[in-house]
Amino acid sequence: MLTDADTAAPAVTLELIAREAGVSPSTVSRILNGTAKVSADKRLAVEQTIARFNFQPNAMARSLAKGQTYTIGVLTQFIESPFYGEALRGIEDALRRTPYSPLFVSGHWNLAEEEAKMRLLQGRRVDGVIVLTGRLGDEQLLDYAQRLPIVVTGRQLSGPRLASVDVDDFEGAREATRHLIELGHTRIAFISGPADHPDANERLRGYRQAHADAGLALVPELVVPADFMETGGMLAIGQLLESRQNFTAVFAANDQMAYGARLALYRRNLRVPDDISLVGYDDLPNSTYLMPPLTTVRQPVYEIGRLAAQAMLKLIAGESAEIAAPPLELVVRESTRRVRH
Amino acid sequence: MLTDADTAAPAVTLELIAREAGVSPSTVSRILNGTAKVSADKRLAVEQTIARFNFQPNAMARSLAKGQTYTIGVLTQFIESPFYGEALRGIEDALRRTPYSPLFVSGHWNLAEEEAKMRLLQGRRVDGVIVLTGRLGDEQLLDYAQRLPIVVTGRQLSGPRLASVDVDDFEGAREATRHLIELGHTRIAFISGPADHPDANERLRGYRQAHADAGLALVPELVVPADFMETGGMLAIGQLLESRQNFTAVFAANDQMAYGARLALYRRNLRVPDDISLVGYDDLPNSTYLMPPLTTVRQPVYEIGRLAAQAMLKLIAGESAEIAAPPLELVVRESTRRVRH
DNA sequence: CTGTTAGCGCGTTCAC
DNA sequence: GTGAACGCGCTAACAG
Repeated sequence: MLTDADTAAPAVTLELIAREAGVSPSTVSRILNGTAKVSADKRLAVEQTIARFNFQPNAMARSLAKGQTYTIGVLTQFIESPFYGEALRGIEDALRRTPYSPLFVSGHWNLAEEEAKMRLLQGRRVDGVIVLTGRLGDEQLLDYAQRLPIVVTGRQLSGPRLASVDVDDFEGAREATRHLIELGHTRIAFISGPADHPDANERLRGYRQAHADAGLALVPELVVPADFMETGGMLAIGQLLESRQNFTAVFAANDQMAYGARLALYRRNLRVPDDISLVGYDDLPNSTYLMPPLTTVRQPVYEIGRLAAQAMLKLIAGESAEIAAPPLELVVRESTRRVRH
Repeated sequence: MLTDADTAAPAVTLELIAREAGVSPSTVSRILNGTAKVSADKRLAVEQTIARFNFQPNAMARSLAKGQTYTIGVLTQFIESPFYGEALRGIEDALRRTPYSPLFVSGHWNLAEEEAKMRLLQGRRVDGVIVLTGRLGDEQLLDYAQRLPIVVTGRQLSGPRLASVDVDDFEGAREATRHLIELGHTRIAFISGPADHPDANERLRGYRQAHADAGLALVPELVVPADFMETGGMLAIGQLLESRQNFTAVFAANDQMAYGARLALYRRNLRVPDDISLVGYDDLPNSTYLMPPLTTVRQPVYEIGRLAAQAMLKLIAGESAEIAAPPLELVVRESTRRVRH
């Protein structure tokens, strides 16, 4: 049986460093944390042996002792999501040059899984958690906030140790629809998101409101439900066409569905924007490169991530935090044009 | 002096649970870990009070005591990357239902930053780290592997506590180029990646080899360097057109550049595939929805992530691990066609 | 300025 | 089966 004796790497610890440098552990700790003044010579000796052993303090032990982990949990929905990915980047950027680092976990739009992940984060004693939308209830969030700072996106909620950022999807969808109406479109199809998704409903409301604003009648058959995915967008176009309702424009409740719709239209030999104008929602990085470049509503996701992280830092510091909702913006590119008569 | 008495949330710990349940801390621990048999009644009492207090053991303390953190560091390049995102998903999936969870950090293709992140992971005492390509040197990796298990992608390397997965980019690029040649193309432009990127060079080699295989002359002006980004692809098309060299096909060293190239071609009124055939590399999720759907070389990134995580689990268990490179696959869609005479 | 002492919340011997 | 005692590596409070 092989023993560890051969490779006997005697776990380089703070105590080892102290011994080697001829000082006490406290002194090493003080140097590491800048907690107190230390004479130049001892500091030098310590720093040298730290370098010599390539010592890196054990974050677990430090956390245990300090009651703080310097990690911020981030509950996203899909780690590979092009949409939330931008928010993660914003969070990373905001945390750079702070002692905190993010711990990303995915909830997959599944309540049970989100709860499990919150439990995991709780076990890891994160100093706070940023919840990127998802299905956790308001009361649950309020409850979590009793024990640690929470920042949540995609809804409005506030309280002690709780901040939120939300964008006005109703207004965004209304503006996108208005854009189409101003171009002369009167029969505008809407590809909707899942009915149990909060954002989806707000966008549908905006679509309807824009019609009301313009005194335009709503055609129920022109509103088709889908799932926020590309394939859903494809299917929706098929359904729309089969309904034999005329329409000159399509507003998809998110860009991914717009991508699918775009392809389905192409398959039916319908040109965009010559035959059909197409509008998306989100402005994913790829939308600039769609053919033609997609007109869409830009969600400032990166900015939201950044603001959420900054707010979290304030909450952790014991301050209160309000986050001003960054504005949505209609980005008019080339997938929309004036309706042909 | 004011005490915490008012808000006195007396930190629910294992000891608290033990006291409330009328047993010793050891017993609670045993139940938590299934370390030993415990009488049914005590077990019940403990489980109830755990539920009552919603107790979640402190992972830091546990790690300290056990010398294991049950977390696997994952060094990716950009957390928001659509390419590596698939690998992250594969890792998540492979780790589900194991006691391990991933800790994602980004290196941004920057050696210094990757080193800093490795240091961070070391401080967090992760049980192993999966390195998704990046710029760390082979010797560095071998060195890290002296202290903890390492799995690295994008290169071939092995040793104790070290495993790697790599795909054969040379072969992939060769096959893609051959596909074009078989369609009758003889003047094929190549949009290359950064010269200091290992994958980029392999793909260039494959492009060249395919020409040699077919006895086709290489036209130096037809190879233009870019940066693996969409804008690089756009710029490259501009440069190609200005060179006044004829070409009937474009092979972009990755899909992102193919997207940019697609748009640039559209701007110049060049049709794909009627005027120009276009091939990418990677098969990003979006490539199915490009107009027209992009012919590309599918990289099994999700699978790579999964295999990497599984290998890591074996390494942690003290076993050795070999990872069979999953095969690349040319996905022929609609952006390529037989050359017109 | 610096060393000593006492935990932080767990897992783990070792006795009972 | 079960409890008491010790230690994981570090920070903090207390003396000097």
